[in-house]
Amino acid sequence: MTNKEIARPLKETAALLELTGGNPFRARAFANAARTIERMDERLSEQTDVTEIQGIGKGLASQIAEILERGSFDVRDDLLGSIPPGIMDVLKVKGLGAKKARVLWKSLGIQTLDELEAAALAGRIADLDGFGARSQESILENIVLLRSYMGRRRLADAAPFLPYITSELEGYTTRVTGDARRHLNDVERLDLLVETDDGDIPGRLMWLMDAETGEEHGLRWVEGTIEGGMTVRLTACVPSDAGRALAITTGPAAFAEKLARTPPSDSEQDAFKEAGLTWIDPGLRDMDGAVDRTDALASLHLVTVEDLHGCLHNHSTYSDGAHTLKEMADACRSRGYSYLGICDHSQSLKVANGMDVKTVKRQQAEIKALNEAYALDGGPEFKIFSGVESDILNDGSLDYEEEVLASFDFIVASVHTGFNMSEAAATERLVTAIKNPYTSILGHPTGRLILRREGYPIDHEAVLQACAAHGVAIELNANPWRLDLDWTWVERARQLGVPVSINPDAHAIDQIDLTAWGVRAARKGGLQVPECLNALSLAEFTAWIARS
DNA sequence: CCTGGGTCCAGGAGTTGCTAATAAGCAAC
Repeated sequence: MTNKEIARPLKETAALLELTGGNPFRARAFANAARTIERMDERLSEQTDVTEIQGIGKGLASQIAEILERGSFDVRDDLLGSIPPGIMDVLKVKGLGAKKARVLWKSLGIQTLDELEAAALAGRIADLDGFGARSQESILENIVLLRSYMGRRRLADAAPFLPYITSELEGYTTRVTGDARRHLNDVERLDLLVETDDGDIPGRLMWLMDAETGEEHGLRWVEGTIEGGMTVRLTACVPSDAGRALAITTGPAAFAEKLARTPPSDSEQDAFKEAGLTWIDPGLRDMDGAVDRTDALASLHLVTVEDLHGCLHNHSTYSDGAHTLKEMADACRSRGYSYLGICDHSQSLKVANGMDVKTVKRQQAEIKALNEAYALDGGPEFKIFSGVESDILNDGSLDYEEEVLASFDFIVASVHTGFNMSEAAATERLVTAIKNPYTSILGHPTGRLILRREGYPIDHEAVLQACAAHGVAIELNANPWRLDLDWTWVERARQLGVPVSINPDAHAIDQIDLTAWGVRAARKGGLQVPECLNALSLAEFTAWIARS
């Protein structure tokens, strides 16, 4: 069980206590403990003496033990049982926290998302204390968004179900197909192709809950849910047609329709040939007009994790990271990278312990000392670059005086505040930051969180044009919650010659490996090795940041 | 619920700014 999974029920309990009008300090204690556990570098287990952690005493210790044992604890279960279940959905509406949800519940009896919507539509919310016409309107807007997220999962949250599904299908040859094989950002269900003797669905495959069957392109499927609420579709095929069936079920529709008209084949490559297409990487099949240009797409030399030499945009204990600078650097080096860009938060972002100028100097001194040690220790070539994730302030300026900005090797500029700007204002803000001569990389360009937050609206074309004009790279933030720049804009970045930097934005050692999600997204947009900033060698990257 | 001194109970809250309200809740990593 990860620390995050332990923290979740604690966090939820804090909200439940607020919602039910419990002692606010008690709620705060749960929230504090959750945050502390989330931020710890050491993973909690039954053996950990959690009472040694500041903010966790006897009570929380026994509750954490309960979570480790069964994923929940009595206090949480009792609280959950004491409220109408739909209120947890109301809490997910952006702009509504426990306090406001409680007011809605107690004064208007709102217990579900539907009731909330009805009350807002009837104009009954605007009159409540603490609410107004604007918040009533924003509730309606955010319900629409929330509904569009429901039933979907970020790919990284869906993928962990795969080992369980394949273990249930032991004895069958199975392959992941569908949206997950094409590496979409988020999926509604997981698709697997299962080879069976006769192409029919044997009874063994009917273990899915609420199973329904059907047929598509002549292939029979069974669809249902598994524990955890994940929707799964198993499509059956005979082994001699497995290649064609894989191509059809992988999709998208334009490919499926063409491939469905080809004769059976056990090879996906051959099936493509029969359809008059050249085989391409599944991720590429969503690109604009992909089905009409498979020849060109097949010739792309897509970037892989192994092509990356640098790991840029990472955090350490100098701001809100869990591991020290040296721990992060050693972890990067042991993964075979030859350079690390450390980019802790800048001074304005207090919530992430952003670095004041003194801290910056201290970090730069440590970087210098570590680099000297790395140069002498006889190990593989390795260098730490002194960077910063500078906040882009409201007016588009960076977060330090010029002399401090000049002291960094490179700068990732990102927006973390004021997400409610108009598209014109947000674009202008980014373009101003891009024009700043100290900006090297534009970080997570829209600020979106997949299935959670839309981010600020931007004119991608104008932003990419500005990057091209000012020699600024654009980040493809590899965190599976972000994947921002979205893959749909990678091709335009390539056309304009804007380097794409695949950055894990790691706040702990194991998050360095999130890079793989970014690489999948980059490949989906056709990114090739020379077009990827951190595929540059150490010498090339050194030259890149030194360019005028 | 935790901490800390009063060893049972008082007093407590990662910070700051925005939003949309007219005081306080929410969101940013």
